[in-house]
Amino acid sequence: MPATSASRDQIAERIAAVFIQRGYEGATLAQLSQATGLGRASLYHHFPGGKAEMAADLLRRCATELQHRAFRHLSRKQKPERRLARFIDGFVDYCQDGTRACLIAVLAQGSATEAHGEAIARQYGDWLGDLIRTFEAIGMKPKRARREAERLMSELYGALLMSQILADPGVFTRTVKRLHKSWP
Amino acid sequence: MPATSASRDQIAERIAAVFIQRGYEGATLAQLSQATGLGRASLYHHFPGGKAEMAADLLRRCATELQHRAFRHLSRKQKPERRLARFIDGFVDYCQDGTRACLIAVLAQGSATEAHGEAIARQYGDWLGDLIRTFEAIGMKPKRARREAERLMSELYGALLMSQILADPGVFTRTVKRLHKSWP
DNA sequence: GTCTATATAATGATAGAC
DNA sequence: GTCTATCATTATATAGAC
Repeated sequence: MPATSASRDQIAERIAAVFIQRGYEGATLAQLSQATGLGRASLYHHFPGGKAEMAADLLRRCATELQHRAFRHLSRKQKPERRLARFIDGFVDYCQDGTRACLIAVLAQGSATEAHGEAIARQYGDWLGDLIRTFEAIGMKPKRARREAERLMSELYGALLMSQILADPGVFTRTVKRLHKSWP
Repeated sequence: MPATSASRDQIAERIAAVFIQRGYEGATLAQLSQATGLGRASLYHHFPGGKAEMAADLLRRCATELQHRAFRHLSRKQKPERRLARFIDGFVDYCQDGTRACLIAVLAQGSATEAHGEAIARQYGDWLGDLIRTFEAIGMKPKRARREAERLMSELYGALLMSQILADPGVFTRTVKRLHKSWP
């Protein structure tokens, strides 16, 4: 049933947009209803567990998307420099050139942390490990590779945050441009 | 009346802790009441405008604190490298070695953005300007100085976020250590 | 699968005693 | 300045018709 599936994806996407903009508790069912075009009761048909289930489902989708768009490229059999470039470009796609915050990072703050904080921490720990291995493949020693991996993640997420705060995507795009030149 | 003033600061501090942990809408009056030890009605004595006034007041306090602890040092008549070092150390104090998120950044996301987003953007624009001027004082051209300033802010806030997500302050402390070596 | 109507609980906020 | 009691509103969630 392709129509139903597509619709389901659209629903998830619109719900995600509200969660990103308003946060977990800031997102009310009334707003989610309006954003999706579905009545409140209909939302409970798709997500019997209510907001909690929406968040859990969206987190899974988001992690899958980020893995597929960005981190997946780190495990390819290519030159590590090329893997990093592809990873960065994938991340740029994921956050739409710095105009869209990362839902996982949003839900990692606030009270959703109690329910999903540990899983999110584990996920990012794994992803950081992928980056570290890539930097080691370039020839860096473990310590240096860890620092570089942490720096890359911090810069991407920091620039994303600064762009949002300053309401200026330029910070993010300039950061990406610079990061691309880091390993020539 | 020093006792009253001190108490007011304590109240603000405890309220801030709840806002930082739960976000603006995630922080309920019941939680704020428990955290401060005051009844809900008493909170309205101190903040007649309710949560909205709390947020506005806390944002002012927080901006003042960050200015005083960190950004103030950029305007001193010292070697720019030394100014930057003092700024970084001040920021480390401000976020308690990476264990405490920045309330301004927290409130810059979520629905508090509508009320304070513009003011926050202006404030960070000014602060970024302070950093840019400092880098120019080192001898960098405007473009380069801007990139370095953006990088510094992104790394600090990004590392703070990553530390929070990973529940590991080490990311932040290592980032700070590295940043200190950036302008020898 | 979507809707209307409704139940139930929690929220922000106020009045007024002390 | 703090409290108890209360209000009005809004929130999440459910029942049941279509």
